[in-house]
Amino acid sequence: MSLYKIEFNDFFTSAFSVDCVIFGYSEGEIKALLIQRGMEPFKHFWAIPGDLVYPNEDLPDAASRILHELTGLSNVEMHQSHTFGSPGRHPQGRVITIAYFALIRITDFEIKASSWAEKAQWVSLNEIPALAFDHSTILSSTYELLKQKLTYEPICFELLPERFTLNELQQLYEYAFNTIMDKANFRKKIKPLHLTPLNELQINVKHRPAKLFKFDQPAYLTAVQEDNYQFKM
Amino acid sequence: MSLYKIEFNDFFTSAFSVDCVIFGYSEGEIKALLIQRGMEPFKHFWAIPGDLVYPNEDLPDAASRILHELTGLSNVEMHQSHTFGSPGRHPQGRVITIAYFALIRITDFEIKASSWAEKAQWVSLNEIPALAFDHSTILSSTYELLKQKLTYEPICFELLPERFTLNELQQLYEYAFNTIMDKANFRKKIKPLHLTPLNELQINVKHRPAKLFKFDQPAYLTAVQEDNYQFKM
DNA sequence: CGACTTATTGTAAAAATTACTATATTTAGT
DNA sequence: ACTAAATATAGTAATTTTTACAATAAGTCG
Repeated sequence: MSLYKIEFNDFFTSAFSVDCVIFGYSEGEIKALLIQRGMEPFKHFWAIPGDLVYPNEDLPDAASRILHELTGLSNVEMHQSHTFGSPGRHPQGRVITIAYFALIRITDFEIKASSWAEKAQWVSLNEIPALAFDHSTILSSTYELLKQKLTYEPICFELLPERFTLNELQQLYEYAFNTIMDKANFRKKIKPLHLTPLNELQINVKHRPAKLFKFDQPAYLTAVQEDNYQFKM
Repeated sequence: MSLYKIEFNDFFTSAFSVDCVIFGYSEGEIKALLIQRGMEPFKHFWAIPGDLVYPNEDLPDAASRILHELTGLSNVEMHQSHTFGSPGRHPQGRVITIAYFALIRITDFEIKASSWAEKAQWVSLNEIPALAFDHSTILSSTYELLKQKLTYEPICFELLPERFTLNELQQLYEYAFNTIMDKANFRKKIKPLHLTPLNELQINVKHRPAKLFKFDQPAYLTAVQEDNYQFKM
């Protein structure tokens, strides 16, 4: 601290931003939506989409606005992750950032870089380059949170296509937890999710096609209430 | 937003604070450490100990400093909870607050109000009065987080005295989850925690005294590693 | 058609959970 | 010192869940 007494107004010299960690899943891998910065600092670096929050703007509103401005995405429901506030994390001043995260179906949305984002694209978690600011830390700690949530909330369906095979579901878990699971036992474990079987089969596979299922969230939620059931993978 | 284009420096007009939600346990109840404010705004209101963060101060440092200034507590390891940032939450400007929380053994610390705190005292969660700012929301959402953590992390021992009976442990869970549990089965459930039995008994009870136990965290951690065990209450 | 591949179902052993029961140990009162 | 009351602690058997593995069904491809 300075040697002089700090006045009340001296505190009002900081800014804050939101960073939107958007996860998707395709080709058997979890991916994050990144942008390439077209602006200093860290110009041309890849980064998590994020920006400064207006002084009179609420945080969830800011997250939606900024995600839309940079990537074209809208109607994405985000949840708060963690807040990062090291004094040195932003080279141009004291900027605290609140990380938000969301899971979306990659194919349901069209990504379009705009505003000061030069590019916007999905990057596999195995291929993340060096990121701007402390975004590597933000991304990895938010991914840990995602994995935690996968164990006790049925949020995997936000990543999978609306209609999926049981094997696809299993592969998502195997990827996230880095394990292999027994097919038959996996199916018993997800019984309480009441997945609805459809009268449709996989196509374009060169073996017996699997049946497609969907997740009926409303039915699941009422079942949870009645049976006092707690999902646990 | 304003009709005029906002300049970069216009963003640097906000402040942020930390609020320290400290939980303790005594007389069979979980309690929170609150202060009475001796300063406007919300003068004389009860509040979670918290204050503005210096413009060049790291968040965990600020949390420790502020907790110490207001309540006399030091060496309390805090973890981040949630961030609250509605534009109207502070009457004197835009102030984002990052909530931190910790569990401590009430009897291990001496509470002493100082700085602008008129009083500092433990308040049972059943008897929380109206709080300053949005502190009621902060407290209840952080208590939810605590309950969540109690189910999958052995943090109950941070609340109990170092030496405790198995019944005391069970009563803490029964309080938090608002259930009653079977004594014999509870003991089986906590077997993997490897609680160390001591050669000491309860005193001043008017019935057969129970044996005292302690939690050997280092031994637990290595056992977790070796057995790949995941605690789950 | 027949070999091959994968989906799906089934089964039995093992482990964990649950609901009780039984026994032991101490305090307090007579 | 004995007894009743209260609580601690340990045990047991039925039930449920998990696990490992086997068997069958249903498509594709040549």
